[in-house]
Amino acid sequence: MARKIGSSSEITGPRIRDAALRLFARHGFAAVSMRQIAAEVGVQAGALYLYTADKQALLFDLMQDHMTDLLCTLQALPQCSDPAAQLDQFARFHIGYHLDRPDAVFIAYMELRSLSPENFAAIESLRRRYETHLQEILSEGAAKGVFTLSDAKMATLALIAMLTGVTNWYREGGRLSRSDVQTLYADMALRAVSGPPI
Amino acid sequence: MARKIGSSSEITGPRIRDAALRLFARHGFAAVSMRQIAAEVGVQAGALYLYTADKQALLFDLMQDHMTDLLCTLQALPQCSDPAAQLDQFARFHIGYHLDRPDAVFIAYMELRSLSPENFAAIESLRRRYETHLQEILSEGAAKGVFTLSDAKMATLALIAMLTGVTNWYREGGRLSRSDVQTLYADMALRAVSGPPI
DNA sequence: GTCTATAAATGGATAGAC
DNA sequence: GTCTATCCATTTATAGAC
Repeated sequence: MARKIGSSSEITGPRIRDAALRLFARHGFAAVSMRQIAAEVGVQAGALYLYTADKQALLFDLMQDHMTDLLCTLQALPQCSDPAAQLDQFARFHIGYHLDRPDAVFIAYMELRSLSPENFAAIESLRRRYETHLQEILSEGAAKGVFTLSDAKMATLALIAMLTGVTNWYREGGRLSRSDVQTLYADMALRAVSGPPI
Repeated sequence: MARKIGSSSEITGPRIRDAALRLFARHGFAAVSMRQIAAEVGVQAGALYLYTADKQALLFDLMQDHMTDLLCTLQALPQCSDPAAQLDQFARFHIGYHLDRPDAVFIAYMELRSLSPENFAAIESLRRRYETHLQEILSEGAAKGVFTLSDAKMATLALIAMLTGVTNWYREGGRLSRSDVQTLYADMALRAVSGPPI
């Protein structure tokens, strides 16, 4: 591949995405201007349009890449057959992954309403695939008598909301280590779907 | 009180707040213009400034009134001494209250970042008082040996995140009744903090 | 109390020089 | 590939007529 003298195009693209991710997470998509993103990268606003069709495409690409990576990473986890171990693994994975990417996660949950209808449908589809993964763990566990569920779909959404909530308060270097938090949340999740029937 | 002929000022104020609440919840604070709010009410943009100092004050008032009402309603609940019954009551209250006011709740959680620093501090203070209420239920229950907690603060935030998550999916007239959902979530919450130590 | 009109600033996006 | 300059639409907020 030919060397491009005096060009930083191979690095400007990612830097734009990084800046947009951080600014969208901090202030919200609608509150961030293209000029702000450009200033953060150190280029002029016009230069952004060499890397993205428009502001909406920039948001969509960030969200789509996040969801795709989330699903790929999830599916690369080692398989196990014990439902309780599967739930424990999922809970630890979900928390670890989310704590590693607070900005991407925040945007994926907060900016769904900023997407165009077509883009929203695409992201929703990916999100549903992720939820289905947990729902299958819960349903299989219930079928085996390991879990106590009245409604697998509802329990899925309740657990994901609980696990995702960790991003609202966890700060590196705080009172609890990441591993502590993973253990405690995984334990609460397991308990929430265990025990005697209602 | 003197009758004001040809005036609808006593109803326009609330209508502005209602419209702002709905629009902010649907599209986000930054994405909604004063003109949109005015159009929804059926007045011109300039007329809004008879009822609010600016857009920021409109958001703050909505959030402050929501949090104040939430706290007042919570504190008006009948007292009981059994920790499990207290947690059950809190869970049912939280879900019922939140399902009754989806827009206000959504804004209170999503638009914290849209507040000025001073306004943010005020709302955060109210939110912390709400969380403390649940935390005290959990701590007292743990002290009495009814609950199993490694960390009361963390369990508080985990449970509130789980309970609040119901607003993301619950729709009136769906498969589950509101009472069903309250029962199932209250049960999951109770289980999550019960059982043998880790 | 509401309107029209407008000020003053900022938004997304594009054109063309370099 | 980036910059400067600019277009055009839209924003918040105010002034003054009615």
